Amino acid sequence: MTDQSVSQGEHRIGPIWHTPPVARTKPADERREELLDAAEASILERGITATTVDHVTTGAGVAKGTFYLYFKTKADVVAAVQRRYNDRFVEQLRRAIAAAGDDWAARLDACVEAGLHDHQAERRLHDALFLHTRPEPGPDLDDALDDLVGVFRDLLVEGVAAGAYDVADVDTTAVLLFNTLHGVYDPIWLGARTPDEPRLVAAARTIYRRSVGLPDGP
Amino acid sequence: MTDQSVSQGEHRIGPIWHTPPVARTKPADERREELLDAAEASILERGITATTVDHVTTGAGVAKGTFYLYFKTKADVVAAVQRRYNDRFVEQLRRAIAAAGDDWAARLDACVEAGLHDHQAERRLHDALFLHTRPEPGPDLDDALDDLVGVFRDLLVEGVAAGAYDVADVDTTAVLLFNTLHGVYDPIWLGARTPDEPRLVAAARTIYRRSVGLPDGP
Amino acid sequence: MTDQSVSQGEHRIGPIWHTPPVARTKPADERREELLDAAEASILERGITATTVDHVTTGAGVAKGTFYLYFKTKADVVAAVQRRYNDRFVEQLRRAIAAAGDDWAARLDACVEAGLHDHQAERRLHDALFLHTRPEPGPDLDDALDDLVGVFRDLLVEGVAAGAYDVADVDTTAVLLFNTLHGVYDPIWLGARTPDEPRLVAAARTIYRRSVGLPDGP
Amino acid sequence: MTDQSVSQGEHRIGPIWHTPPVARTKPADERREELLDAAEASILERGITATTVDHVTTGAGVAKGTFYLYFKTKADVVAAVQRRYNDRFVEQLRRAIAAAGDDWAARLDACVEAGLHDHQAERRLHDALFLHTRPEPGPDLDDALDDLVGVFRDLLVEGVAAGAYDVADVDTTAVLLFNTLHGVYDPIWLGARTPDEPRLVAAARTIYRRSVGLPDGP
DNA sequence: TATGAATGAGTGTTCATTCAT
DNA sequence: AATGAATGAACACTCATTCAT
Repeated sequence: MTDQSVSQGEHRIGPIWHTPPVARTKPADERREELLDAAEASILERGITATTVDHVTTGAGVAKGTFYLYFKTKADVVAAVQRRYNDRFVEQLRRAIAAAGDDWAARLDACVEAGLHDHQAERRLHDALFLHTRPEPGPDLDDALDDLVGVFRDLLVEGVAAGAYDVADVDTTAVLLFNTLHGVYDPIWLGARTPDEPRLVAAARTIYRRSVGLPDGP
Repeated sequence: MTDQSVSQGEHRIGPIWHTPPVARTKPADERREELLDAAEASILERGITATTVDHVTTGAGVAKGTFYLYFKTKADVVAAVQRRYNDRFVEQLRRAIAAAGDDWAARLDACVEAGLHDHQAERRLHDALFLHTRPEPGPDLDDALDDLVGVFRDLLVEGVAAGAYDVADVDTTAVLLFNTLHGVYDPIWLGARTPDEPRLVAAARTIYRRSVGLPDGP
Repeated sequence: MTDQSVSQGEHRIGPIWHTPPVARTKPADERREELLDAAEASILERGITATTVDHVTTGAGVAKGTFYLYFKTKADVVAAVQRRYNDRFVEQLRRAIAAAGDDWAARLDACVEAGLHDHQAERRLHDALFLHTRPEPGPDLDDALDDLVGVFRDLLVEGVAAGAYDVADVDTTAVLLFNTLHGVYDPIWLGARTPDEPRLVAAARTIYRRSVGLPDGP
Repeated sequence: MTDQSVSQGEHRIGPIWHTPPVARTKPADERREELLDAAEASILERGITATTVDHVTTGAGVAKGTFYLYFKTKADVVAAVQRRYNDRFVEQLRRAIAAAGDDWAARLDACVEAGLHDHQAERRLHDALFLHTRPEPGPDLDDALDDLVGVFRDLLVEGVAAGAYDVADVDTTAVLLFNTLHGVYDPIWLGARTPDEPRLVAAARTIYRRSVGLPDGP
């Protein structure tokens, strides 16, 4: 920050840059996104509680006050980061299901894989965001996050309607099966012994398939 | 407050009380337990982050400094409360399984019921402890909490050995199925639409049974 | 907001409006007055300290930067508002005295009434301006405000010259009697027990009359 | 605070004081009073708004946190300082009246003198406290300050009862005459031309005496 | 003339932890 | 063992002011 430590002894008058000190103003969307990125990076690095507004602004290369031009409070950015993560994930899940074609077993498998096959960074972000030092959930967040379960519920509803799945209580089962994957990497439960991804995928696939009345099959 | 104004003028030698001035000192275990209780109550009421050492000592009726005679840091008590909760839960789970007798389906059901049928207060404590504003997990905590999954893993191992369950990867499945229940009440995912307990139990029972290759039926 | 997205592809040269794009610029006096009005309104509503430059510019419907085209600092507007209030009051006092005709007792009474019979809003503004959270007075302000006492001093001087009033030290008495009325509504001194106006007028009239050697009588 | 600038070059290990670093704990009353003194001094020097909690604690030679052991907020100390000032003043006024004996004219004069004859510092404190940047009055403050007018009202009531004073509306007159003195030194009204004390006393005495129907005379 | 994004110093308040008694 | 006064680093948020456009 104060690393511009001008090497003493150099005789100078006036400003040191010959290039202008950077464009002062940016499209609002871009600025907001940069702040969001910085917040996400900091949360990933230190967790929500340990992240300070200063970390965010420094990371985004803006002054402190700028933060409050785009977010009302610290809790506000955190919620925005969560929402953004969630939206990305929902999209990913939707795409995975669509890519699986018409095979109902394959669609189910796709959910499992999409749920477990996160990049390392994504997964750590997920944990930081939803497992560690999480702020009280607000109504705003609730709606956004419900989508996630909703995607899975929709799949079950369609599968049942198509006669492919055998599920009595779709709503509740969706919640439970979603839960099976969510937080599975949470270090608090697994310590150092996190099962590796292939095993997790295999075991989860079995649970999912059997739970909707499909055979384990290939 | 500082009214120790001893009535002046009265001539006296030696202490004035014939009964000891109250047992200022208590068995260490008792004190520790009281602090733990106070911490638990406060966490239940306001969550981990919002709980201060002051809340704990006030709740336990001791001076602030006393806290540090029994715990090294705030994080230390929190971990202790978590451990205590976990131990209670493990015990409860073990008892439920034992009470189910030799019926492997009943044993599985017992796990589901024990996992979901918490008292309201217990459940809120669970959420406060493990879902909201949770501190970074330490190695110490890991071991303790692993027990919980361990109980379930043991059941699967035995069931498989007895030829009653059909599970390929016991370790991983234990983690996943445990996960299915844990956090299912988490308001962040469900908002106001938490399914009621009977439906949860029914749906979870189906998932559990099917996942180990048992039929739904009672 | 940043939707100035000019429809691309349309080929055009030169400006598109034939009517000027709204009078962006106003007579300086008008703008200044609008800012002053906005400042006054905000001060009336929240007091000086709580009033921000943002409140003023928003109230005046201009951008923040515009403020600094008309005033050097926040303290500057506040002083201007004070000066404006003062000028209005001086004028009012002068008119009241003039309207009282040649009767020296009536003239004195007129001062009392003018001093106490403010509209509710005016009085609240007065208090906000001169009683609550007032900034340090500057030399600039002093001169302007001195007028107010000056009006009253002039009356005394003339009254004494005419042999109607009996006052030894006119200058000092003017300050004191002015003071008698000023701030009399100040809630800090009166709490909820502010005397009602008729009683205040009656009592103040008596003080004023007796102080210059006139009888109470009408 | 960081004035322990150890003269560099002196070779030393360990602490620098041979006398213990000052008693860490003090009687609560004393500490509170010291904080109050520091707050008063800072208010006197810079005014209420410009006074920071840091100024207060530095002035009292304690850490920032200590402040909040004795006062709930900054507004709280300010109110306490005001109350303390007020109490001192009320006491002073009471004593002055009592010292005047049975002479009703002398008692009135005593009020005038007590009201005007402040030490320079006291007067500046009064202004800082009650004239500049004053916080919103609370019910707590109201009561305390009402005492001041109350003292004067009591005098009028007794004087009227004794047949010495001729005042129709005692309550209102008390407020007005109190007001005549309060704030008379306010620089906002007088600029550099503050009348000197002897003249103020003389003129005010005349106003007071005449207002209660007494002759000017010695 | 007018704009409004950007700045960054400033401040009240909290709270885990220490330590002299 | 027990106390509780004292500490001080940390942090979210505000707002007057600037300046490139």
